[in-house]
Amino acid sequence: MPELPEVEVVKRSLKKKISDLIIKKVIINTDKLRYPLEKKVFRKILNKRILSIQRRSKYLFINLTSSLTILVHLGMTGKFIILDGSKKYRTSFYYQLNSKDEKHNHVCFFFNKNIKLVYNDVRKFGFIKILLTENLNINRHIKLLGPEPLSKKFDYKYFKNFVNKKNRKIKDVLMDQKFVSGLGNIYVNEILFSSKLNPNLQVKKLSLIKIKKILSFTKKILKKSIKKGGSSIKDFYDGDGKAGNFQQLFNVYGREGEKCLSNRCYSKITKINISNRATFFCNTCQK
DNA sequence: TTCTTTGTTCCGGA
DNA sequence: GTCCGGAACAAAGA
Repeated sequence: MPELPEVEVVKRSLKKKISDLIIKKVIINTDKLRYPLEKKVFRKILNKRILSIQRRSKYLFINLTSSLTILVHLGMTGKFIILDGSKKYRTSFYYQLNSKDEKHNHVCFFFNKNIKLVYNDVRKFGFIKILLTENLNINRHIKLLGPEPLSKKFDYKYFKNFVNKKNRKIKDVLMDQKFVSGLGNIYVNEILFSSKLNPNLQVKKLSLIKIKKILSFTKKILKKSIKKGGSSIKDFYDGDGKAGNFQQLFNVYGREGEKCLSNRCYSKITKINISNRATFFCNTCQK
């Protein structure tokens, strides 16, 4: 699932491949993703040039001339495929790609220089909206987002102040986009494992040391993941679907019943539900 | 047919 | 009014 690091990797590869291009044609193959796709609205972006591409949380902003922005959220399974002449690029390491997936190609942007950008999304939980750039910060998806986890704003003082007196579990709070934006279920599970903290811990009881651990592992894990995504992206050309040997290395996510990967720990990973999300942790290491 | 997946939103009880 | 937990919702594959 695309969380902050995956979206950052997608942003970087879009930046590299479609900056400065002009949108010449858009083909829409479905009525709606998460929200309706109106052909009338997409006509507004024709002949506009791509000025810049930004990421905020798990959202992408593709900023165009005439003060327009394409706002994209990849949902669970959204991905971009770039076709540059006969070459085909995926924008992230995260996905397998083969020919039967073509039925999920929902939107295709045609640029000058014979370059195409395809939005593919099996579950259709992602969305694409066309907005006025000046309205981005009042958009309902964007305006309530908490600080970026990699920013200086996400520090001890901010953390302590937010969790003060709250009766919530640490797992729930880290998933809360109003508290910190961009973390999803997978990374929160991994951050708590590295911090050796039980996902059920009440936030108001967290000591200074524990909060500092969470902060530092959050930043460390996100950075490492962005780096890995970025470094594996060069393997993805060629359209036969065999590209990408990247192995995901999760310590706990999806490993229920398997051995804990900590040194000399022989416990098995437990799966429980917190805030209606699958939660994986080691009962022995995470206290 | 039912269950699973996720981020977001909404609702009800305290 | 606020806080918090639980559930609904979207689509499709197993």
